Amino acid sequence: MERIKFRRQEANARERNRMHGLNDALDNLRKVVPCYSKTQKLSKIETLRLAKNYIWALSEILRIGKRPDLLTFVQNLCKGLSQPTTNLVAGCLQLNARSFLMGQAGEGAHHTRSPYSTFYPPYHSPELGTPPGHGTLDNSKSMKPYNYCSAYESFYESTSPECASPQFEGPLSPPPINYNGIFSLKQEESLDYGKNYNYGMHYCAVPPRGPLGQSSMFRLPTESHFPYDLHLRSQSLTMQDELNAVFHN
DNA sequence: TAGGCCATCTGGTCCT
DNA sequence: AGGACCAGATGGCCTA
Repeated sequence: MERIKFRRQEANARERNRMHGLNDALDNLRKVVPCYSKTQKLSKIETLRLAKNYIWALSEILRIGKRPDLLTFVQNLCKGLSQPTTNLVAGCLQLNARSFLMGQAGEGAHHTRSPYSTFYPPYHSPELGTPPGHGTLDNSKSMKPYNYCSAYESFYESTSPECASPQFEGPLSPPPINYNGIFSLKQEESLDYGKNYNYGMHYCAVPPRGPLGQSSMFRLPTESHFPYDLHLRSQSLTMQDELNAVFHN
């Protein structure tokens, strides 16, 4: 009996170590998928789903050879994910949107492209350069070996986890897109996850804060005396026009 | 309070 | 025989 008990304890210890190893591997995976956060960890199942979607989305970019629009990319990332995880992904993008705007404003730059175009991997990263043909790849000339770090940096405006992990430390934020009070991403039905999650996502409008007014998708801190109201408003409207085509079709 | 997530224990199965 | 792997059971913690 003593021997059986001892062997059971040994087996339990090995099983614990094995599960710890599995969890360590999952933690490493969390660091290389979008929206890594030490404070708001993705669950195991959501980590795997997001990783699968992320791999698939990046593979599609490589296969097609041109960047998708942001909504398509986000939709692909969020397929089958729970609403909280989708909110987290959206929250990450919101932070990037804000930093993007601040950066643009700081430079006083004018640009014609949509503000959210900076989120796309990897074709306009400084390392890879912008390919000719407005985002389409000329494989014979400019296609470089896919650089994971560059793609990650381009998309998240930070270094990749292999270099230094981007972090989204804040609490769950509302999604970046508040459109007429409701933001809805239509998700495809999935046999894998269909039983577990409600795919429809309905985000409540966030009371307007800061200088951007009711229709703005970008929320800035109220204490921010942001001097580029008109410029941002036009950017915001440009994006709204693009969103209009999607959500009001 | 219900449901989701997690860690741990446990017994079964497979492999070396 | 012993270790790795797996899945079910259980209880704790947290949140809506």
